[in-house]
Amino acid sequence: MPPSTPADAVRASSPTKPTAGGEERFQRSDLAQEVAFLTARARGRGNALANRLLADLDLKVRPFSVLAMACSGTNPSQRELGSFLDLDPSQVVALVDMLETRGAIRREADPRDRRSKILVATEAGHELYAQAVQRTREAEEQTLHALSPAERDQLRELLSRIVF
Amino acid sequence: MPPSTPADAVRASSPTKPTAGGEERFQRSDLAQEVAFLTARARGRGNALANRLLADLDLKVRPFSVLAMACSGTNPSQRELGSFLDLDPSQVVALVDMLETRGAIRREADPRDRRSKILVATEAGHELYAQAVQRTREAEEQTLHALSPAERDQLRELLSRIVF
DNA sequence: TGCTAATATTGAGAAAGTCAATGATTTGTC
DNA sequence: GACAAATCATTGACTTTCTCAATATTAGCA
Repeated sequence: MPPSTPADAVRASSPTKPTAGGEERFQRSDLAQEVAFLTARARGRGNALANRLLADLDLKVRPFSVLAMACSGTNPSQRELGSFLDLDPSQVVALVDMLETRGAIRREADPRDRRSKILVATEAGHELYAQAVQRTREAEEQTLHALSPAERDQLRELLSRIVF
Repeated sequence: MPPSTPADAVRASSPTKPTAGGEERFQRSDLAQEVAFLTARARGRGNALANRLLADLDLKVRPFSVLAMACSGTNPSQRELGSFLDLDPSQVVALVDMLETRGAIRREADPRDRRSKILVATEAGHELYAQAVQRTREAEEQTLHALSPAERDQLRELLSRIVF
């Protein structure tokens, strides 16, 4: 995927020529110190990159996440998946429908509760996931290129503690 | 604001009663180790919380961010603001229109380029921002309550390095 | 048994993101 | 200095995503 805006294109194409002053000017603003701002930016750019790399598999990160859960061996119900991924139940059915139509996952009966349906990956789903994981690993590699391995672990650990 | 989904309500209301098994079951999944997943979750929940706390000012985090930039003293043009906040130019005009109608910011002529317009906060805008910052500080406090001050700085620093 | 709550699903409507076209203006080149 | 190409803000169309309420089925409970 090409840079999303002309402005991005400018900045991406010539790091040596700060875009009419560059954005370093804003890095000291109060906003730029807020963790909320930093996480928003990180997720926005990480998402865009991952979507680009997943495009040749006809996947985006949202369906990829659902597939990953179905491949995890944890047998989540749709509602468990929904709360884990912060998705509305109606979004879950849309995503599951798509992946099921594609033959990547299956809805199975929950033996403990006939209202709920459990998600499992098919053979093809596991293969698709294997392909997709390579892409997302590459995306993470690029996203975190400025950090050492130890720092990456540290970041993971800190983020885990604030979201769980 | 009440919890956004019935599932959230369940989890939020009784941390002692893990929702039919709880989500700890999924915390060891591959997905939960991905920084992309963690940042998405962090930004999603942080955003929701901040929006809740800003609601009484009739603000959301997006317009708040624009206001913050206008109050920063850096006099950004609309396009600079757009690339800093990862917003499409058309989204910028909508946000700026709204805040200008509200009397919080003004578009001023750019002496160096008559095509571009510079954003500055009005008196009322600065007052609104002062109110809003209290809310977002509180949101950050709640979001990061599990981290020590040193760890919060560390998180900020690591995130800064991956997004700038 | 009957009452309340939870699950998946549908569908409507609002919000957010994407993209192309345009007028005014600037920049680069001859 | 003139001309072509690029940039900025803006508009409008369009798609995707989010949010909510309503519903049928099933569980759990008194």
